[in-house]
Amino acid sequence: MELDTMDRAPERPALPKIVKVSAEARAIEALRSQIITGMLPAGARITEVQLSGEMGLSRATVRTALHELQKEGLLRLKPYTGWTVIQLTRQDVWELYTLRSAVERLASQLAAGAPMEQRTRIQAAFDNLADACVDASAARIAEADFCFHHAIVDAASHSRLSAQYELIAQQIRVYIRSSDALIPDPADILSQHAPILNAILSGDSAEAGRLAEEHNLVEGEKLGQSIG
Amino acid sequence: MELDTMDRAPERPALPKIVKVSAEARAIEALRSQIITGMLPAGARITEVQLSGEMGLSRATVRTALHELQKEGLLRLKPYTGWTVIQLTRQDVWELYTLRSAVERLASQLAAGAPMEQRTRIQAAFDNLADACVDASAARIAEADFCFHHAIVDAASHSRLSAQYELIAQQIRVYIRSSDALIPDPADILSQHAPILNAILSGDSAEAGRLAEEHNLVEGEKLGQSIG
DNA sequence: AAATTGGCTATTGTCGACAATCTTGGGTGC
DNA sequence: GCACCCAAGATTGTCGACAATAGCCAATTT
Repeated sequence: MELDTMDRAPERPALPKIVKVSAEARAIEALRSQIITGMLPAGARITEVQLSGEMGLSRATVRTALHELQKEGLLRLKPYTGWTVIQLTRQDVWELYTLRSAVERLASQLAAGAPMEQRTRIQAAFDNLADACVDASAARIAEADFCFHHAIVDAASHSRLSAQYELIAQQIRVYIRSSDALIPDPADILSQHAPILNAILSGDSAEAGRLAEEHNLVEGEKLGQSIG
Repeated sequence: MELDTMDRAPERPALPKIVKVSAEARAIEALRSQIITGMLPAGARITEVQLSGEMGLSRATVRTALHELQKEGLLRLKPYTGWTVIQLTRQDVWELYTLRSAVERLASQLAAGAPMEQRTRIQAAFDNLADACVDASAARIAEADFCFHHAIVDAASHSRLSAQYELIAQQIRVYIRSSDALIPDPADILSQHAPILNAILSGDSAEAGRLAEEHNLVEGEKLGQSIG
């Protein structure tokens, strides 16, 4: 009996899995983050040599990261000259918002048909947005706004749609950071988003899509006006 | 007089400009072409070492190309193991066609509002498709079909939409090459596409979008059934 | 017989160095 | 003063070599 007890080690929690991430992937992430948060502002020039020194990585590794972000639309390469963070024209803004409206229309349609469990998450994101609109900073409201849209896109359970939406959203964030776009009135935000939520929750796919599309086109039009 | 005549060399046509294309870009193009045409079939394994030898390029150059095509959705990377040409599941096909329907809906709406000059090109592409349906091979019909869709997308004058559409189309082509999808009856092809053309030519933006969306969803449903 | 371990090979990941190209500033000629 | 040219420096493009990792197979252990 005693031997049996002594032989059994006490239960302990499993160690967390160590997720392996290549230096390339980490460089991509770090760079993307700096671009999206505006630390690397629109129009900023970047060189592989500079980043290589800064990040303690070989230029080849940095180069891979830069090429990936170029593919995501966040950077522009001038061969043999350098890299630049994107600067968006009015045409670019129009393109981003029309494309986003198309994609988000689809996402909203799919979300309206999603299991209730997924739709509940959209409700939670809306509640979070509503809370933020009461007394939070503009930055927090903007973040909650993005989260609401992402909740819809996630509920669509469509990986390519999510990926595409993310690429569009990234570019829009770069633009917003570089523009003097006015932050919408919190009351407006809620009145714009509530109908979309309601259509999704009630399973009205066509209405959800129509409202989402319209919302994006209207917002895009407003944003486009803020280019000097 | 004679001296003047002798001094003037005869007029000759200007030499064409030499467009500088990096080895990386050429590798990307060559690889993409092999994937889309099926020479590198769905599921095929590729290694950097093999391609480097084949193409007479450094592995780093090839690697850049492979990473770009991964970003385009044509290749998958297994770290430290190898690259694979995509193989699409029914879910993938669904995703591609729903996304394509959303994008092409937008393209058709914009094309319906485009200058007549642009719309005329869509008419020309349709005529070409109609000619092909009379007596051409299945491959030529498929090509003319793609050209018709591309003419609509081009008429939208929306660079991001065109780029996105191209990425989707590429993946669909890889899938079609790997599937036993039946080639639609030529008469069906024309009856499906003519209403879209007519809506665009008559400037009916909403109808063009509706028809384009529906056409893509119906075709996507059919294609998805052909997965064994 | 099934599970584990270890070694080898093949592959990608990353490195630093050489090659190709672009930009800029200074000098020259008109 | 303006236009053109050229060289030098800065940058990306490409190379081959070393480092890290995954997969496979044979040997060993249970």
